[in-house]
Amino acid sequence: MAYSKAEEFSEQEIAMARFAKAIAHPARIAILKMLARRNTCICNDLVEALPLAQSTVSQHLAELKSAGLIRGEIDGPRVCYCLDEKACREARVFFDKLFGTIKCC
Amino acid sequence: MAYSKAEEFSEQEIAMARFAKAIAHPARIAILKMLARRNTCICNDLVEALPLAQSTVSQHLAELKSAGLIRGEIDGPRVCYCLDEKACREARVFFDKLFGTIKCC
DNA sequence: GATAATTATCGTATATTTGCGATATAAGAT
DNA sequence: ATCTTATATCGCAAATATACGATAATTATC
Repeated sequence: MAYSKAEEFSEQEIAMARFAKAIAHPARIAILKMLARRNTCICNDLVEALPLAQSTVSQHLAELKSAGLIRGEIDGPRVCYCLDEKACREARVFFDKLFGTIKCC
Repeated sequence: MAYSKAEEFSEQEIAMARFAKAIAHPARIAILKMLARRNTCICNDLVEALPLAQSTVSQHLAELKSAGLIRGEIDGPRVCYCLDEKACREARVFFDKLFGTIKCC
């Protein structure tokens, strides 16, 4: 968030911006969609499904993880990712609240 | 979206990432919240309410506008901003769909 | 017509994001 | 022990984002 003054805003605004930033890229949305579709976790499948290098996908996964939206569990030589139910619900509530009461001039 | 490969993703993913990016900053969330609270539009009030320079607020407003989430109407020497109902509803549907069906492993 | 108020834009500095290849790390298979 | 596979991390280059002050542009007001 380049040179940002995030400290000056409310906790809620900062938390919400963090979630939004995490999903502010088509690749990360594609990842979340794939994880939502299958309840069983995947891993290398994501790399094959996305038009990006392995290292880039790994970076996107790390960002989603650091935002708390997904979790990764080591399973032998691979890693299984899945949505973090609690965080996703929290994000949904945030967005609902923001866009829920719309009144235009 | 720095050096991005956005073209390779679906229209829906790109559109959703655009909305997410627009709200991926505490200041822009604060702006949307203020606009949602009052159905009458505001303008210079935003500058006074935010801990940012006038030019910076103007930039944030331009970003929200280019994402389609708000509209600005010139009213004499000032500009009144308000939420774009249609776009906000669309954004809400996107987020609901993404986080609606959560199944964890 | 000059002045004040409001907003947008320009220029610039700094930080972050995105992407990739190369390399490290870890675990299973031969 | 070596090789293969899967994943993460490092280092780099290029593009964006954030913020500000200075300045333009617009409109009321005097």
